[in-house]
Amino acid sequence: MAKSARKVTFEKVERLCKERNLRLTPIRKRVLEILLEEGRALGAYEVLESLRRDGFKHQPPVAYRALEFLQENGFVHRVEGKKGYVVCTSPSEPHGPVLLVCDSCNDVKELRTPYLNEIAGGIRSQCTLGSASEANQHHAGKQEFLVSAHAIEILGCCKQCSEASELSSK
Amino acid sequence: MAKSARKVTFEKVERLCKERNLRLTPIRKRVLEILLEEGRALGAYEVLESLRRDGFKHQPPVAYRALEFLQENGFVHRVEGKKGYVVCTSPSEPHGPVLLVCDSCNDVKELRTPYLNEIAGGIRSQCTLGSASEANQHHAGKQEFLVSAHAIEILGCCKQCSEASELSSK
DNA sequence: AACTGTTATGTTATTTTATAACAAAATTGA
DNA sequence: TCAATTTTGTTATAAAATAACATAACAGTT
Repeated sequence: MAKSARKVTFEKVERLCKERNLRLTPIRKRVLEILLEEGRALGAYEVLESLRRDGFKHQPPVAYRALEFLQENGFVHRVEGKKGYVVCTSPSEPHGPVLLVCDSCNDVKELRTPYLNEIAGGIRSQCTLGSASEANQHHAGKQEFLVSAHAIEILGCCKQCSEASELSSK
Repeated sequence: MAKSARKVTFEKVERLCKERNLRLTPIRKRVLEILLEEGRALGAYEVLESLRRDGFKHQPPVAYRALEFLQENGFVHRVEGKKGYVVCTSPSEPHGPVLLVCDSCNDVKELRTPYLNEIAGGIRSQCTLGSASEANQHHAGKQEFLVSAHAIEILGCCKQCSEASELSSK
């Protein structure tokens, strides 16, 4: 991710935290920075190492708690297939992610929201579902499954890695 | 899953293994049975416990290797969000899964193939991609990402659990 | 049947990922 | 300033996954 884009994202999260009265503490801020700087899916222990390089002797729960905060508030997505975390590219609108995950470099691209809604809508109609908030409300007989979240991860090879392997095979 | 459906699935896998010259050894067969009997996402260590209940003192790699075999050959799907495994309901056609995962009971329903193709096709066109097999071939400039697999997991609450919580709240 | 390369299993030990539990500190609101 | 809440520090442990290597079983060939 380009440096300017990082700055924009960072400031957007700061703004959203103010608006929502969330405490973007130094550790949480730093973890967000670390993820932004790296631009790919990072494991909790990789984040922890970065935190430690700042000179403190943080323990695992410190990293996990910061990541949990960022995830719960929609600022980062969990990348299940990589046991990692990546910064969300549209944190202002809550959504389940659709991620393109490169198997060779762990780079992650997030698909934009309109397409996401299309997929989610399709799934929703297919599953004959209510909304998440209806989960504990009256439950019509025809509904089979109440969706609360989704994780969509597309695995493959990003452009950079494709080109790199193409070059090396020449 | 109903008993008869389990039997059908089991025999289908046996047949596919014969056709493809795959060795469905006793351990692999037993792991498949365990997953079929349970009908929900099971972790590797849960599978291992079941194996041990058969009287042998198996070690973790035994379970992991059997699960790896079954997964590689498309007989089970990994459920990333649950760190578990579940039997595939259409093992004869290779595909990335679309799973409905119940958060409260770990029950998993797999969506049928036609819909899956629709989703996959949409993603594919959206991402401007080639097929997995092209990954190491000539790489046209417009392609941004080469898809090799996907994991689609829809989280929520299954009908049984919804009804149960509705009853208990009365 | 005996030989040989390959595949699968048995087993020990470790690594990696994640969380429980509780004390101390910082922050918020009254 | 006090009390309640939230966040951080820290120790310890749990849970999930794999590395590495020895042994055994199997498949194909002679």
